[in-house]
Amino acid sequence: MSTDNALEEATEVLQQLGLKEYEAQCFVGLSRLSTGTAKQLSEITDVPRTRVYDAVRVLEAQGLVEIQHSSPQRFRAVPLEEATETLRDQYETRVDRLSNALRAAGEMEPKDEGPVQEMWALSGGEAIANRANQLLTNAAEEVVLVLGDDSLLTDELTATIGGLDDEVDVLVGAVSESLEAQIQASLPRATTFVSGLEWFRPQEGSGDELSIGRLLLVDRSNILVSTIVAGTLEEQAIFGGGFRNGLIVIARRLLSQGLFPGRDPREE
Amino acid sequence: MSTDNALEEATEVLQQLGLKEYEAQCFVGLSRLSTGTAKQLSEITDVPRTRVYDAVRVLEAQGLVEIQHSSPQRFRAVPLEEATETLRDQYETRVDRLSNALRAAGEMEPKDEGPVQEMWALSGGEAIANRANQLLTNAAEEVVLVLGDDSLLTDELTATIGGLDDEVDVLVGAVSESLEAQIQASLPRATTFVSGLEWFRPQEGSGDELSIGRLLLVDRSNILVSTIVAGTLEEQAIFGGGFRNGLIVIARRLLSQGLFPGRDPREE
DNA sequence: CTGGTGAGTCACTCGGTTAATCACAAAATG
DNA sequence: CATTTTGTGATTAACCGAGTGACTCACCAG
Repeated sequence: MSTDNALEEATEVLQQLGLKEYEAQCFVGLSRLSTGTAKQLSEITDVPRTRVYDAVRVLEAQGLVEIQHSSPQRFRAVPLEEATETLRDQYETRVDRLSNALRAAGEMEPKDEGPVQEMWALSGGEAIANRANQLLTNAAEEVVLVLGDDSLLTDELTATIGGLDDEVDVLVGAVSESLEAQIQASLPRATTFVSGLEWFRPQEGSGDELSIGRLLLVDRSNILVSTIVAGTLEEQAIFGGGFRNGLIVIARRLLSQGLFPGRDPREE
Repeated sequence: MSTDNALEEATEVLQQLGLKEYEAQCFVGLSRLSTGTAKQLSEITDVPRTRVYDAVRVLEAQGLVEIQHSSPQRFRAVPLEEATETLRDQYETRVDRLSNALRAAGEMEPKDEGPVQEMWALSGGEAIANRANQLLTNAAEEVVLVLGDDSLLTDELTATIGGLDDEVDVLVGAVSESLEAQIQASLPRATTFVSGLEWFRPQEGSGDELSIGRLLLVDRSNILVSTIVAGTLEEQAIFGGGFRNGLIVIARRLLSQGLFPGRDPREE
């Protein structure tokens, strides 16, 4: 990565972490300057000199920058580890406050649902991983998991599966033999196989190139399927529960026919 | 705390975590609703019904909300633990990216300073605690620390001091005897005392009521002093190094005269 | 077939915030 | 003392989010 790109990325990330553009640029500038004046900063960052002062003041108030009150003023960025630690503390504080506030708010009338079949959508790799994880921990009898990509075999995943009750059957499939080998190595308790199904590969011709990320079936009643668009890391998932859910029925059929003929799912 | 206040706080914190007002309100609303439609949401949150859709879509993209594509659409908030976990992952990812980008950017010419005496300013409890911590870990001979408030005696602080080399003399003072007792209990290696100095107490008459938070002197060459404004938790600190620094000279005099007459700092 | 209702999308206005520039006073420099 | 540098404040322009209303579509009742 070129230095320029690195600088851009740094300011961008800082903005995502809550800083304004000027503030982000000033922090990045100071991070590579050890110490600097408003003038120097405005030269290496395209922040107008007269605006440096405000930006730095805000940064100081957040504990990210130190100010030497001399003339001219000199500024210095807090060391990176200290800065990230400070930001982390901030995050933890906020999440705590959020938890407490939401707990204090309490629920409203559940407005209970009929036991209809429900399907839900969810986006983002981390969120999907978390959800998959949670479904796994609730497994009581059987887990069927098919992974479409090496990167989805995370430590967290193996830990969760490894920690399941011995009663639970674990079947893990992969799209390639190399991936199957990896899985076998990190999950000795699991029965592994190579998926014979074709639709884990990107569909030909169909405009956007989608491939299956994960397919998870827990206790034959909860399912999660995620897709990944070809180039990016964007992951989208749908999931749902209930025996009468159409997708689950389909999934069961697929699994029983295409994957391991010996193991028929219970008939409905 | 009243339910209303809790709701307000929750949306406020969520905004600090990067959500827009509508998004925050929708998430809070969904958190107490188990499941809800756009209409229900707009009734319990004051988000216009027609804007609920956008807000929820954004939330879904961030992995905080699940969408059921039916008619009418139903929304559901991800469980709190999952949500905070997702947010934490997001934070970690960003900090990583930031670290890498800054590392890749590298330093510029150090533009080295003369060995002048420098004083720096820094705000915010966490940032100051981190800085104090870092000063402490660099201690080679002597640490003098005076605490003006119970809340400043954190586990992190005791851990850091506890982990110092045995060579390092540790002297810790407190403004009250009860605090001294606490310190003695958690820091057996330290020599403790009750500060005889008056100015740790808020100054009478002087407009804003300031009190001293911490006073830290490391190896007689680095000093950090923080103040806390009366009611709030706002903490501000100045710190600096160098033997010739005026503040350090004053601090040494104060310490040698007011605190422990037997221990004179080395003459300058 | 028609009028009515609720769901969902889209286009637009208004107001506050932020980026950007300029004018000016205070301080430093030589 | 003259000139540059430093810092503050006011002002303008661009942008984004909050808030509102028009419109389409599907469904339902008459």
